[in-house]
Amino acid sequence: MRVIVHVDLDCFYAQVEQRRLGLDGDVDAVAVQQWSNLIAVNYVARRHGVKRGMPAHEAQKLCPGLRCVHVETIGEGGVVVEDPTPPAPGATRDPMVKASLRRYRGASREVFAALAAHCDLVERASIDEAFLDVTAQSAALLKEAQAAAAAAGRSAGHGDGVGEVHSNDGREEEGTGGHEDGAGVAGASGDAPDPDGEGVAAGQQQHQCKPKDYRRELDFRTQRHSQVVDAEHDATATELSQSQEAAAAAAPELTESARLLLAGGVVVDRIRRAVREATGFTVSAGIAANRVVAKLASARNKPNKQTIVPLSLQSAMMRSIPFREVRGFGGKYGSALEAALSAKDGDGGGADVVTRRVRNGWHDPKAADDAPPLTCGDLLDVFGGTDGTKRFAQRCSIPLDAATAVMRSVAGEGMDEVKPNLKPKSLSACKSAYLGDAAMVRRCMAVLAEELVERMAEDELLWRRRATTLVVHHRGALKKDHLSKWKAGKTSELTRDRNRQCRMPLGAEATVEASNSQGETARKTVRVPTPGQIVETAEGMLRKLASSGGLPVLPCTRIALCATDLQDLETGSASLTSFFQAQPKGSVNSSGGGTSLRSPQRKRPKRKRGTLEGFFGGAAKKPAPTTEVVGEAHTTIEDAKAEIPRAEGEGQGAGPLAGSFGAAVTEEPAPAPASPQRNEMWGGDEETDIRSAEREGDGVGDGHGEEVEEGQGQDNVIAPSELEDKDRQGQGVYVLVVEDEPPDPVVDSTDAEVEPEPEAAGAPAQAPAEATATTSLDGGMKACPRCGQEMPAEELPEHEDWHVAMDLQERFHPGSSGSARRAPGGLSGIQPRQWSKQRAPQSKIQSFFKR
DNA sequence: CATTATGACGCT
DNA sequence: AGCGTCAT
Repeated sequence: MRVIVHVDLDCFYAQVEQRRLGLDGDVDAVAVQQWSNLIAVNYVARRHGVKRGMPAHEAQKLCPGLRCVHVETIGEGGVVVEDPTPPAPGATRDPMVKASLRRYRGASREVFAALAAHCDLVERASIDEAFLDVTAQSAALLKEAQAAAAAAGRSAGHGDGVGEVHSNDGREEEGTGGHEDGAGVAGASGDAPDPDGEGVAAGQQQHQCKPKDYRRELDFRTQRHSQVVDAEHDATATELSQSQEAAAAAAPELTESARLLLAGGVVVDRIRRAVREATGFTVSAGIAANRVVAKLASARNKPNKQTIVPLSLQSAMMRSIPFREVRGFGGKYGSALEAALSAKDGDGGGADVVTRRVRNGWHDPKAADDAPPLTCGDLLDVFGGTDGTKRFAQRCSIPLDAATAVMRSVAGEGMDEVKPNLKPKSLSACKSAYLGDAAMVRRCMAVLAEELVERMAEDELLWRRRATTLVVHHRGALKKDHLSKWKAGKTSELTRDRNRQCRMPLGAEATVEASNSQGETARKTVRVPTPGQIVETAEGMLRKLASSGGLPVLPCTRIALCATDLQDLETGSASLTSFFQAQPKGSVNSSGGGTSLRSPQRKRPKRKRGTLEGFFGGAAKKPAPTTEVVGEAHTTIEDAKAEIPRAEGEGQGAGPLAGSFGAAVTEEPAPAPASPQRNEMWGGDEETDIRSAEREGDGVGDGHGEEVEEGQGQDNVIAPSELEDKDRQGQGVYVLVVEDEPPDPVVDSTDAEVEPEPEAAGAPAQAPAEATATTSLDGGMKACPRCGQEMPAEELPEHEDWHVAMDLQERFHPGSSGSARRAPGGLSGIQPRQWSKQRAPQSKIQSFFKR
């Protein structure tokens, strides 16, 4: 048997805001809002009836003291507002301003770093959920505890109390009332103050606990520790709640699996404390033999509690669970099955289910509201047995294997393993808004693209991988004059979601900065597309959509840009890689810093953000001491533009898009003006739209359209092989710049003579000139700017990687090497200055590309 | 612009 | 490759 844990952060976004704003989650009612609705509600607010999805002003009425915090927003030109004033109720929202969950992603990383530091097998399930497999640790702990108990038994004899822990005292005390479920017990004592540090001590000293103290221990545990779920088994539950080593080891009448799970409870308790200590966030957890049950268990007692489901109670718990609450059945599929089962016609099975439900007080299928829900137990009773699954399949008209899967699910038999993974599998930026013309679409996409690019850079820094596919999602809309129809509930083809994907455009190098708690700063270059390229490419996809779908692209209500197919870069210089990926105990997998790519000290409510602006454009400004991002982006932006292939019927010069983006990025104030023709091209809804234009028009058409896969289009995209190639170059790619130090002096001697590099296309042309020059001066040995150590120049980059790793580790795990307390913030702004070194450009490909 | 923003997956 | 579903 395995010990599987589902970890679930309590009202995560709300906790993040509480921490940031210094609010007390036990006292203050806090909610997080996105536009007019709440997307997270803390438990104080929930007590007042405030719920997720509720309009903020409605919530205010229910809970006058409610503090609603709006999520960050990002607008055109990289304008970030960290604490936006929520829109007035009913106000029209700016279609060029998107909500960003960045802050929570950063906080999430902190949590996962803490989890990973204590468990090898962590699977990210979502921004605030994870599955852990703690079998090994549990077994080890149990063994250890058993040995200790045995030793204690021999020496201390009976006075130890270990033997009494599992006596029946607790059973009698707890078994009386016939609680609804474990949560009831928890609730009863839920008001007890949090036993903090001493609580830990009390818990650890379990073996000293005499029966007298039993209740106190239990109370403590119901507050923070294990609860087992089923009321009928409360007696057992009480025993099991002795989730301490001694109890686990000493309870001879418990099965081995139960002891193992109890030990798992101890492990998880420690992990939860570690998370709390590292991040300040509380988490709830479910501990069981598989993920289905663990998931259900974690939801059972919240917040800040954990729930163990021993095998002996598993089936009882599953039986009591409403079918629709089982993962995967909450949607249409679940209701379809339910409906099929509830219909009285047809043969026996369904009728049996109906009968059962009626017996439970369910009468009218129409008035299903107050009816007791169909439980997993109902299903198991009727279809669980041999041959039952077959009837179930027939009854619901689903394949037998589907029916089998359903039955397994409701029986709580999911045996999927925990697949270790801390990384998200895709990055996306989206915005829902009514976009009536092409200019608006373009501007909106530029905002999305900027965010996406920043996140891609961040992702490469953290995980050393690059997205190779760009997906553009689009949701159509009815024209405004058809609004009434829409309101009338008319569904329309026009509102469908559609997507197109293509290779991710290859970008230019950019420098990402990380600073440690000493205020030292290190930077690394990554290669990401320019926002301009993304927008350009995405527009191509929309055109493809227009020409293939038979539906207009305009107007639309939603655009999403998604970076997928994240390819690992080869492990070139090992140090950073190992820092981020392989984990020595106690170190981190990811950097925390809720602020990821941004400067931590940015507190002002409104300002232009450094990132992309600094990234791609803007004249060199005076860099603020630590983080202010500046740059001579000119070379960069020029190069970036140059990289944009001249496809596109766009006449000469940069197309409207390139122009627009260039403008936004450089000094020009206003985003590009709309392009009227383009507007009509997409209009689609009027007769001749883009489709004809695209097809018949110039053969060139859209460089990113269907043709993108052949011919020159390809030179503009990242190929996995190129990734490896590049990365193998190691030093050539990554450069560390420690702030206040001269530009990285490293020169790769191979640079000049190396084979023509296939991916050279995107490299800025001149920027590195001076840097290279200075560096090339001194030949063989270099001194590390950080520690002064001398070494061959080629080794310096890796050596500095090591420094970065140490900085980051110190930053996020101050205990491990230094002293400072965890510093907020994380990786900060993207720095345009100081291009490390240029790749030797010129390859056949590039020349071909330049044409 | 009517859960919003983000994800993951399974079925073609 | 594109769509639909599910979840939070």
